[in-house]
Amino acid sequence: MTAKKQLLTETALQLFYARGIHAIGINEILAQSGVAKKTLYHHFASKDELLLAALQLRHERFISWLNESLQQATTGDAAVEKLFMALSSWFNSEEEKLGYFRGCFFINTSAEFSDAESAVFQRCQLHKQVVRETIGRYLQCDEQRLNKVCLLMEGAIVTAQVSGGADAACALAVKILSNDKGQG
Amino acid sequence: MTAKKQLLTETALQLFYARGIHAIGINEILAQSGVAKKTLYHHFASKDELLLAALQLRHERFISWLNESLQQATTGDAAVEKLFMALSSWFNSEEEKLGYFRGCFFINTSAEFSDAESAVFQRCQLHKQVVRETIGRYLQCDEQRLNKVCLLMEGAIVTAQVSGGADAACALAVKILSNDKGQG
DNA sequence: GTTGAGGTAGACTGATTTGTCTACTTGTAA
DNA sequence: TTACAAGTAGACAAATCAGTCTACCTCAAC
Repeated sequence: MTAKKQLLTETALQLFYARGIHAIGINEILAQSGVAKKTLYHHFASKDELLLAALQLRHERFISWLNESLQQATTGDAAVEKLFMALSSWFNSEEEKLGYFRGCFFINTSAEFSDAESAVFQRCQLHKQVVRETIGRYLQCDEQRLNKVCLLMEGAIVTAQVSGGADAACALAVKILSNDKGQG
Repeated sequence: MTAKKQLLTETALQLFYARGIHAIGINEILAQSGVAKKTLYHHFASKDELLLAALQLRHERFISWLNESLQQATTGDAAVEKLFMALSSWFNSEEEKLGYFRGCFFINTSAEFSDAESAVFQRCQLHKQVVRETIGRYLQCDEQRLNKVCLLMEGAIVTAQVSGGADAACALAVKILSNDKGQG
């Protein structure tokens, strides 16, 4: 991975996440990164390939951030607490690793690539699956409890993005999970 | 509202919802509807204005569908049950009024119009607010309970769109709300 | 120094983008 | 019949889209 390729991927991620995929042209990515067009097409076969690289970069960063946020939790309950504290911080754009909050990059991208057969959509699906597995490693609970946590997490992300009220949404999710604890 | 204007709005909604805003060009809407370009710009000042009309049409249909789905519920609990039954049916594309399920049109559109100042984004915000108020009218509960229901609804919509498992997500949401009932 | 490969620059192509223009048709009212 | 306005048609324009092309540069191996 050359420096230019990294720079292109980084710039693409920043612009795609900030303003969407179809709204960003190749030329804008090139102008901002200062790389030539031929160089981009030397490293990537198409805009979609560049997008896949950007998704991969974001995915690695997000999973890394998630692990860091949860790793000190010793009990499942503490992990839930830490998870939604971290999410709340992300929603308020206070997590340096994740940048300015603009919703979940993978949900946003799914909205633009609806075709379930497309590699881009499938990459978004895979991200959610790995996020679920990562959280599951810290929660030490059954599948149903894990599904509940993930359902509330997605709800919190979308609510924070569209309606605002990030802190309240996270606090509410924690409260729901607390009340639900030990239930069937 | 002339017939052509209605046809344009209808066609725009169909294409925008199916494939996203920036992925659909004006020309495709014109080709599919059989209307001339000048006619479009006679009725709408810009593509954004057409989009706003499409959002309005979808909003009216969605709220109407929501009222129909909930109107026979006599208790708050029954309303919750009915709500998630209806959502499940929507996710499975079995609600004729809402068409083939491709997530929430307003969440999807928000993903493409991040600028909080834009009229489009604000229209999406307003939709979520009215949906919340509409549900609140049937639930007869405090604000916190209503927020919980909405949080889980958003989670279910996104989960159904990206990860699949629509029925399970709705069933889980109902179960959570049942366990949570009467809690602080 | 020579050679060869990997990487880079930016003009160029053809398709497509949103939006404008002039000319035409249609319906209504005097 | 005449006059006028509302609505319509589709060619056209300027900008931008993704992607290609030739020419050049850099640097390591020998």
